[in-house]
Amino acid sequence: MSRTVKNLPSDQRTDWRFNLASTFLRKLSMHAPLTRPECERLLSLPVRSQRLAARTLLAAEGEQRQMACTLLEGHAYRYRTLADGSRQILSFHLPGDVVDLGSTLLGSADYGVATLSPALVGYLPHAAIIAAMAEHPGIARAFWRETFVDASITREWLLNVGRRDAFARLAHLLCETALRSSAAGIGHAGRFAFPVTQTDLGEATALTAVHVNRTLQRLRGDGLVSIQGGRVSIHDWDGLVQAGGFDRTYLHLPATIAA
Amino acid sequence: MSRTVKNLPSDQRTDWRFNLASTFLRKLSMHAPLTRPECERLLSLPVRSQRLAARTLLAAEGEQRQMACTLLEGHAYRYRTLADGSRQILSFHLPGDVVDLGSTLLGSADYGVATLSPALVGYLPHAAIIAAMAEHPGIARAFWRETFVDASITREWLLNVGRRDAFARLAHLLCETALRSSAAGIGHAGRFAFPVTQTDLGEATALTAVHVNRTLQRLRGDGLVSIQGGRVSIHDWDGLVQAGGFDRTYLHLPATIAA
DNA sequence: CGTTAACTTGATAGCATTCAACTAGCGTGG
DNA sequence: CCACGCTAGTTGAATGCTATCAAGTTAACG
Repeated sequence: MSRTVKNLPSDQRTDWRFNLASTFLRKLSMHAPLTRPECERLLSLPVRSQRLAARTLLAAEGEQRQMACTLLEGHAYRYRTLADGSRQILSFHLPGDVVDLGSTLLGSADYGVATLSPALVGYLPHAAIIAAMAEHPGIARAFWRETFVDASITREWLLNVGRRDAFARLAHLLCETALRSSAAGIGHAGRFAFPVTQTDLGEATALTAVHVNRTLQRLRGDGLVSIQGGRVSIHDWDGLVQAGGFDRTYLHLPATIAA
Repeated sequence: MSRTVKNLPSDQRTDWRFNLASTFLRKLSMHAPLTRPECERLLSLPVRSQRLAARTLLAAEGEQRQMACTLLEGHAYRYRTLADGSRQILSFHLPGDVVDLGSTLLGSADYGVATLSPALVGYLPHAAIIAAMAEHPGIARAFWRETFVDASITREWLLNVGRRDAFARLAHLLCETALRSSAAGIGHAGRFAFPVTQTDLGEATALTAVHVNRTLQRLRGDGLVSIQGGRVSIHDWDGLVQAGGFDRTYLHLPATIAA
């Protein structure tokens, strides 16, 4: 894939476009490799990029959009807010993820998206995505597949919140994030960035920040994981997997990806 | 659409193929109408149909499949089971739904699917779906859109289980099912079939059957809804919507669909 | 009319919430 | 340079929503 980038006209080999290849393209081609023309077609999309500060709103709940947004650097999350002010975080996002692909066909995302850390994002016009998919079946399949994996992760979260207790719930979330970080090419050997507060973890797992705090202490006390300064350190991967009842199948990652 | 069916060669106008048009095609073309050739292409898919009894396994968790399965009659649900035996129902399905579309690209569904009632299902070979999508961009978009809506509903369930109490959770589920039943062309005017036990409702909402029972009594006592013999009667739609904090946006239904 | 699944009801228990206060870290500005 | 203020994290006590346990009732069905 890096070869593809090197072969691009030099005026396109800008920083963020290289980034587009190493995140967005990397992820789309992870399962079924894209052909050379498909890669080039994707890299020539009229993408505009933007740097955003941490804790910045990327898309408001229900907002109409003309472009989908892909993360090139940094972390983000999707959320929904209830009338009483309570929030549910629906997913966390890493570089390579298209955070609101659904807006391409639905017009708007029915959730909000915000950054966790300073981030670099790329905007992909809906029309350009649809055109690229119509021209290249491989591109269409790659996007569709991403959509399925995204849905699969959401179902796992539903299972997590519905059926696991606080301890298993947090362990599971950390297992998932470890593997996905590894697949995204960030983090290594049981240590990765995850710039969330305990309040965020609570909003993601449907627990209060207070209870997250106590449970995190127990996870650390049991020698499984610790979180400090927005970084997760996994001390006992097998133990964490067992504590969370974690089975990576639902992530649909290549077998070569390890924590 | 019914016109399309009438124009088919008479040897194809079998019972279940007519059914395919009035459920599957109806749903796929609900948002953006499919062209005549697209409809005919879909109706000429090599579909095989099968009648199943209530409470029959349609696909086991993780099972490899060569075909996707669409509901033509009856109700079904997706679920996941945990090691300790507890189950989470991930979604309920009505006629027209493709219950395991994701298996088309992922090879297997990471959840199980079973019928709630006697059902008629149609099997769509993965290869045929992919071929039809490659030939007709409109078909590709219709399937992709279905995938987004399905994911949107799952996110709403995550929000439901994560943030709403038992009362609101059940109210919300019933609102959703009422609208979707109406969109599927079954049920009318606040009365529709929903052949679930209270145990099922508990597995869907992450509550125990006992608590579902008490909460259902309260919903009936408040004059909002009642369930009897696998049928839901809505007595106060506005009240139910308010109780569930229900906002239909996430279902992405045409405005013409009403409860 | 016997058997089983679904539903109902009451009492008790527990995981997580809520409320409240306190500590630590960090950037800002006087 | 340190006070100030704000956010994140921590700890303790009390409350509560829902689970669990147990038993009884109704409904469905052969």
